[in-house]
Amino acid sequence: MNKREFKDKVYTELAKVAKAMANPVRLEIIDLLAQGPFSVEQIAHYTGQSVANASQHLQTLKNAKLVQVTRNGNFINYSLAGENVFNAWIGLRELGFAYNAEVEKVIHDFRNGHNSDMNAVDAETLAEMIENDEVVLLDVRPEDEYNRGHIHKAISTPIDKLETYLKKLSKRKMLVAYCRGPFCVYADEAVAMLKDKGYNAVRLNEGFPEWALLNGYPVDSKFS
Amino acid sequence: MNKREFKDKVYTELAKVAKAMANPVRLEIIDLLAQGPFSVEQIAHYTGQSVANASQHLQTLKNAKLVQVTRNGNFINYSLAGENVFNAWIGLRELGFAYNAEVEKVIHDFRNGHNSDMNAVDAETLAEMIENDEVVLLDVRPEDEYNRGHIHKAISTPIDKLETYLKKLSKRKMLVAYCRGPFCVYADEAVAMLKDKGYNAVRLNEGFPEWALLNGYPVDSKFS
DNA sequence: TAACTATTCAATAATTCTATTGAATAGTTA
DNA sequence: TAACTATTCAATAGAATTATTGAATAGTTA
Repeated sequence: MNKREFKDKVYTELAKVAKAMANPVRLEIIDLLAQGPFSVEQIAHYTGQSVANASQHLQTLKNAKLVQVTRNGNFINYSLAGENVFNAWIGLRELGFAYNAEVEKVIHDFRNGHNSDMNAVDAETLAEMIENDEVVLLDVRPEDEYNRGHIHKAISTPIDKLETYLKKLSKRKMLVAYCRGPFCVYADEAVAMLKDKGYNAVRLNEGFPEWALLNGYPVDSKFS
Repeated sequence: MNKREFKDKVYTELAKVAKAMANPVRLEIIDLLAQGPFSVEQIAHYTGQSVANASQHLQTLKNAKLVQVTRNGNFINYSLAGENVFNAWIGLRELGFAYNAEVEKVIHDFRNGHNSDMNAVDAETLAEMIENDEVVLLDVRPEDEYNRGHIHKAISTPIDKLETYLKKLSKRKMLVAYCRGPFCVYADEAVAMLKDKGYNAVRLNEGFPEWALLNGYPVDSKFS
């Protein structure tokens, strides 16, 4: 094997990994699987795809070793192959944020539409607020995602049942809602609704996996 | 804009960035540009592409905002758009290393062919060796890359002129060669040649940009 | 074993990507 | 201004990718 053949092989192999990430549906799947394992049907549902199409994309991700498979009864569950997959996804996401004005613009426009653009708090600030007991932290993801792991001291208030929790929340305390990540809109919806009802609410600008894996802040988890 | 439209737009924009990286030639270009700016002709030469083809790939990278352009006389120089591009590339590379056995195998096989598989040292170890003055550090990249920036205390011994430097090197000291990165083979060639002539030589398992940007170890640079 | 269920496969047409070739362009030097 | 040079553009054919549809499969439950 000469120099050129060697380089061709190495970069071709790495390009295969990049190709597996080079599709919007698959990126959304990766972002979703950062929460934990999901069945094909769940993945199809959350990403708005047909089951066959979701399955096809999952095969692509599996072949590139980005996801792994476990069986649970009738269901096949997919999850990220490891922390490096999340890291690569974050690297890509940060790159998109930094140099592609289009990405920021879309987010900005969307949040403006929800009157929540200025209502985001970063992880560091939130950590301080928790420390000082200044905040009630709301995990607005579906309950089973909360059960797998959540930010320490957060309470589960899934977005579609949030209204039933309202009476337990104080209008004097600051409420911080978080969900799956910066592109997850449950938190935006929660903030919009809470403010509408007269509560003090902001969202965390990222989500659970960033809190846990990037920042290493405390979590409550089944596994710890 | 509803939820689904918002997500589609965000993930589609990020997929564009991933698509720009999803090609072996473009990954090799990114890896090369991590050394600093190069002209189209140089890029074509180092990657073994036609000028027209290299230019086309550079347009793709430019449209995705991964590279930027400066003009210098008759030449147009391309360089990475920023540190986030390097970070994303490293994220991808580490992912390939970790889960894609094929990548490791190719590297292993190639280095075995050069009898140098076991002759690599990592950055931390090298930093200690430098500290203790146990080592002579050889930058075997082309001289102009050395001039742009190199590891502190390294001397320039470009691979194609390495033989002329031999008489100045001691057989009693350990020699460590480095080049552009883990896939750069100049360092392997240097180690093979040096050992053949009876010197003690190993390569650094990564290259200059990793040393400088990832590990933050000391460098000598035009700009610092 | 039979029925059932979640998932995968296969075929297809539309779209996108890629390397090659040779011509066109923009900027520099004389 | 004219000649020159580095780079880009345009056209093309072959290859790869994608969503859709409906059928096939493997594993589970009764």
